Amino acid sequence: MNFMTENQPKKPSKSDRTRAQILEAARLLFAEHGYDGASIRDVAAHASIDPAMVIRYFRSKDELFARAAVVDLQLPALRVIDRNAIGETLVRRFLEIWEGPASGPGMGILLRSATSNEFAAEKLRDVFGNQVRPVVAAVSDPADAGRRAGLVSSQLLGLAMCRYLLRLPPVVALSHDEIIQKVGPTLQRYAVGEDGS
Amino acid sequence: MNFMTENQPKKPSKSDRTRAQILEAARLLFAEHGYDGASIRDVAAHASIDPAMVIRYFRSKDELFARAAVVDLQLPALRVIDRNAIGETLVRRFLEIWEGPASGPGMGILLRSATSNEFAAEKLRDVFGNQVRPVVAAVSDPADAGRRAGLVSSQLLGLAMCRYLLRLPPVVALSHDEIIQKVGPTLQRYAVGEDGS
DNA sequence: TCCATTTGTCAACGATCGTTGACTTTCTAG
DNA sequence: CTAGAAAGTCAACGATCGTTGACAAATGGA
Repeated sequence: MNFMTENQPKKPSKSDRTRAQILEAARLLFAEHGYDGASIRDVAAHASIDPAMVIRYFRSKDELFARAAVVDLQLPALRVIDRNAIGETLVRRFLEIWEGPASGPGMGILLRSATSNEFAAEKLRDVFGNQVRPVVAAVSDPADAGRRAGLVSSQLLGLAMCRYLLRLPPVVALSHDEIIQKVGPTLQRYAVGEDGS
Repeated sequence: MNFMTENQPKKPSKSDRTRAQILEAARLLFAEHGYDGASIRDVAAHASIDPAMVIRYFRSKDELFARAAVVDLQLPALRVIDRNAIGETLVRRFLEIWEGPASGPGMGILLRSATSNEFAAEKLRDVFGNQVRPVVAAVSDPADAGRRAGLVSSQLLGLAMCRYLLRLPPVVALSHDEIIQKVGPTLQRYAVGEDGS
């Protein structure tokens, strides 16, 4: 066993690039065609290598998917935000995540497969519980942060579905400003709106 | 060829029941596991029948899915509704469709497979264009009915995803009253709210 | 240079899938 | 009652899939 290959910054060894190529191809194809729709052979072809290598580097398709479906929304930065602008802030971050220059297919991977793959569904619920919920809890009564975060997620997830996966024409056509202007207030009300109405 | 087997009310012939059993099993399994996840053999087993019969009655899996994925939201009845209550009315109808006593798995079938099956996606876009959009167009300026209906769909579709497919605990826990109270105003604003804000 | 580890290639396995065709059983009209 | 159509059974096909193991090439330290 090699005790030094893990997390050690001094190994840009030959194989690491292949490994990265596989993972990149996997993320792309999983995001585009879902878990079932993207075969290991497809991933291998996209990475210009042999299918057997995919299994060699990642032990199985499940494990490859687990490695590919890592999502970091980078939401903690929003904790210090004005609670009066939390709605707009969330939509802007949403657009950044899905369309920003540094955006990966991370969320697409999960959302594309979550409807028919229990692992992806569980992972998506994790993202909700560990990343979205805390942000909402920080700007409202933590007691019903779950309910509020759930409503926020329903709107954002639905928007992502319609715009990026289902590609509903009128939703695709919406400009960033329109989305911020229309959806922002909704999230604002869900996140910090009065309880009684 | 038999010219009288179509739409003629006088034929509860032996085979029609089997046909119905197959289709019922198919609707159930497609709704639960998606297009890829539900095999013809599964459907046959659920209908206590031979897999070959499924192909005999419906010509292929695609055709079976097409027959199973028929959705009628029965929304035209809402056309005469008060535009001040369109939001609440839509949420109530939404809950009726998904949880009502006479609710079938229709929408679940489409939504479950729409992320990784282009036919299901197209069918879902059809439901939007031919069933949701006209209702919104009837209560607002038809010129931007598409945009408004798109926003309405994003919220309702996201709610369905979180509550029925992803089963996000806090969203599952929401009572009907809470949903009506929280989501109703959102739809109201999307459907007939002022343009400028 | 030589050898051991790494990296890549190739063919095949067992399983599952949608689909087909030949066959037998059941039902029904004349 | 009997012939023919309808309904159902059975085994197999070709294709695709995830996965494996045996083998060849490349690499890098001694």
